[in-house]
Amino acid sequence: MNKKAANLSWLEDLNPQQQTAVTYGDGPLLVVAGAGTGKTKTLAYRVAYLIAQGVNPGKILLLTFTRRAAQEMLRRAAHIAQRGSPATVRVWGGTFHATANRLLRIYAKAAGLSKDFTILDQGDAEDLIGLIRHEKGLHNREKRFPRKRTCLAIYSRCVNGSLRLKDVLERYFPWCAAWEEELRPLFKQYVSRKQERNVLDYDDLLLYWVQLVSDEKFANRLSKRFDHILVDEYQDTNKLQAQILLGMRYGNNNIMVVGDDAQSIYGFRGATVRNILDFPKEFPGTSIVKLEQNYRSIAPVLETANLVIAGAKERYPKNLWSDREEGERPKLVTCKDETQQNEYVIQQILRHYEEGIALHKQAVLFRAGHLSDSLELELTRKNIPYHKYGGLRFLEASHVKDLIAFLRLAENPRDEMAWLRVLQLMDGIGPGTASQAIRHVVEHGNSPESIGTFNVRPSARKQMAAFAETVSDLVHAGSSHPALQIERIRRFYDPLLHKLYENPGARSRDLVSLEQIASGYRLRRDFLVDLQLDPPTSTGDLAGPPHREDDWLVLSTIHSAKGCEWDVVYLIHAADGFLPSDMATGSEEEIEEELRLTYVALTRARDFLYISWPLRYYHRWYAMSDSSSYAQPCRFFTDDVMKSLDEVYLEQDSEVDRRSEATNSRDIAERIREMWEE
DNA sequence: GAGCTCTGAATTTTT
DNA sequence: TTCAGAGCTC
Repeated sequence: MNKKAANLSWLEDLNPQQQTAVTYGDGPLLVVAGAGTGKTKTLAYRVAYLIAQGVNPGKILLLTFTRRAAQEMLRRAAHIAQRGSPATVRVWGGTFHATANRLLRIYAKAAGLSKDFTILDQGDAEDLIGLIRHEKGLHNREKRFPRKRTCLAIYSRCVNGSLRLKDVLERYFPWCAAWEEELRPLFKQYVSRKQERNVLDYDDLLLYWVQLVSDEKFANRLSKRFDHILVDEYQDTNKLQAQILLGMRYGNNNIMVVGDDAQSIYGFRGATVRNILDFPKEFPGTSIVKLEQNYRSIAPVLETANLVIAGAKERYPKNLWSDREEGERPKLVTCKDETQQNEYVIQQILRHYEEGIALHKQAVLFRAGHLSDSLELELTRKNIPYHKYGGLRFLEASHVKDLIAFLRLAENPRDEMAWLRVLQLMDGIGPGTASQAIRHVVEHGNSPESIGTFNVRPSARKQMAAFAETVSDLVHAGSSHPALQIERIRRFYDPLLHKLYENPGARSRDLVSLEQIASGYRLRRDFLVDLQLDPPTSTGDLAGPPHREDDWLVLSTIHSAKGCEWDVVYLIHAADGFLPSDMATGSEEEIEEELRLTYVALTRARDFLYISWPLRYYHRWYAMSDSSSYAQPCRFFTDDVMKSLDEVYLEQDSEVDRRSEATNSRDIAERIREMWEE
């Protein structure tokens, strides 16, 4: 490669290590990048550099953890070298799953799939496995058979970890080990059922991809399709994904993976730190570059984070440092209870806001989605706008799933789960009749319109006719705008919605949002795929057309905060049992992962870090009215860590604080709007 | 076979 | 509290 210095002056923006990574020649490269060391920047520059060197952008594959991350990097890459901007559009960027989807539709035939396959999300996959579990009579044994969720989790572990059922049971689900003989045929049938029905679950997307590249001829062909492969967040990939990469690099070993073993937090999904630790072995001739200068956090924050991660066992030794010496030490705030924690956090948010830090530069982080419930109530009450990332998903709401199911059966008439769901919405149709109806459709060559000739009991006839008409319209509208199709579905579905659910108003509004999202798509298939593989990630994605005056506070699970940074970070509920979560302290490995999770949370902060925990928890459910218990501090804050923190004890709440806070927060939304008035 | 009522159990992170 | 599933009635 010849370096045309004149065109590459932007390389000077990088430190020497980053430069080495960006301008690296051919062959495998592992970049071990600590938190905040400019990982995104490095990847973006690498893309720009490759394009500047004449690499065909359409032959670059950038695999990231979310679509958002890919878009962000490509946007930056486009900015770096102006002439690169139109070209980056052609770069293949996205998640493993989304890329699998694209490739599998192109090579459907070779993969033994039909191009119009639909995708089962986790809920559908669980339901399908539950259905088969039921059909096999596994549900009424004297000893309880694992629930459908557990069944799918076991299955998924086997697939993602490339592990044998026996080992998975012994290692991760010992209480289900007695059921091995029943589970195996259950899984076998689950697999053939999906194939019959032309549907893929999340794991299948990876599995079929692996199968594709395990064929020498195909591995060769796919290797040629991409000149360079770049992988972000490599510490959170699983065995299957590592196998995919090996296959994709069959005849070309230009691959760059970037990751931080200290930030591996997706073990529950089969991700393994081994991928990053073993990368040099898997790809002989690997060079390793370490990025150790943290540009994000002030030194005191980094010190605390370093002390926390020092408790981890196996890792690439790294020495993160920052030259941002100034700044406050992180605070560990002990609150009386959750209410006081909310008050404290809101008070600080408003104070920083008054001092000029916009709301969207501040984030509240927590371990589990529901841990922000009471804070959300307070924020709403005080008119402080926020967007929440992670936690309960829009798509998991039953009315949204209902509506999507209509689109899915129109797209893929063999999609059994979609039919089952939609048919049972109608009065007088339960699991039995629904199954018969599906059989009827199968017998008529899977023609969706044949549902019109299915005979139902008199009481259900009228609705069934209206349903058949809807399906027929959808089939004929195949290539029309998906938003129009949703409108058609809603004509049939809205009355049902009002009958079926408690709060039809709010649910109906969700469907309007869905229609709005759909209006950004031309093809039904693309809309469906994006919805399932890159779903809206925050409550803000659904708020309809964006308002330019919006500034909002960020609430996020720690998992969803990965890769992000904020000026001020509040880590709430840092009490043992919540962080680490009680659900994840069964094994040494799990606890290690919780430790890394804590590390991820702390390293999101640029300038200010507040860690808080309530002393007293009132048990909101299952217990008597005034039952409460005392919390223990998070076990990862050892004595050493404590020395790096400023401790604050809030014994009792003061009226004064409350009042001043009330004034502060008065219509903050209004003031934010005013900022845009001329 | 649909759909209601009662009981008992669980409760994280996400593609 | 909420949800899934079992069992009962129409």
